[in-house]
Amino acid sequence: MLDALGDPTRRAILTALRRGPSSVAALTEHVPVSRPAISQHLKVLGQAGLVDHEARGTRHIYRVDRDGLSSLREWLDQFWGEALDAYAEHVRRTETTRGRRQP
Amino acid sequence: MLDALGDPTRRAILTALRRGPSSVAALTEHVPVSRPAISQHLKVLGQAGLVDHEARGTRHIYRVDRDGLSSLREWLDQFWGEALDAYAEHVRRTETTRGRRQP
DNA sequence: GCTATTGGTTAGTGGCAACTTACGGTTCGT
DNA sequence: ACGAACCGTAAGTTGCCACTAACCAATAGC
Repeated sequence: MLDALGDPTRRAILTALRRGPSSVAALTEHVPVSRPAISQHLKVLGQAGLVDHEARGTRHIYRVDRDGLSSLREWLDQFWGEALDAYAEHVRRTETTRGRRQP
Repeated sequence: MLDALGDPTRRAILTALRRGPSSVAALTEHVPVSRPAISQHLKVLGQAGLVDHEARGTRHIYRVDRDGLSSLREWLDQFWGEALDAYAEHVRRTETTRGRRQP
């Protein structure tokens, strides 16, 4: 999932999709790469659960998948929480043993 | 910043640092790459504002930078909010013109 | 002062992934 | 039915980045 966000082009695609659902052809006007490249990136983003797509005739409409963003936020919150706890624990241990070192 | 999180090894380093501050040598026991590789990744993570370091004699103690995680969360929240708004707007427009298509 | 430990830097290489070109398939319009 | 539009996939190339090996600097300990 974070691998998908690691590529600047994919972030540009997501940024373009942030303004609302869009077809592949419409995305080419906002992202400076060829259409096949965009298709490949959309495939990666889809496998990562960050975008969803729906066929509308020959048009394929892509949109941001809110569940993907949600789980990304959960991951970040969990990481954030554990890091904070570990840091507090570290501070507590350091404070306890502070007297042993010379001030 | 998200480029820094795109690499699995860097995420492994962050995961190891999540348990508390650590020296470079200690990190090599949790991340299966050579020490120079870890140094390079730590440099990237530092430039991204995700880790902070402090020299303690010859030991260099690295830890997770909470400000970096904070700004990452802000970015995600902003993206999340705009995506939600755009989606709501899209739904509103679609609802308004729904009667034109055949049911 | 000498050696060992710790860690950052450089040079060089290999592999992967992002990109383009070319092609095939499906649907809309006439 | 035929051409056009829209899109995905396959094949091939190129550039970048993650990694290792070798080297250098700084501090701790004797």
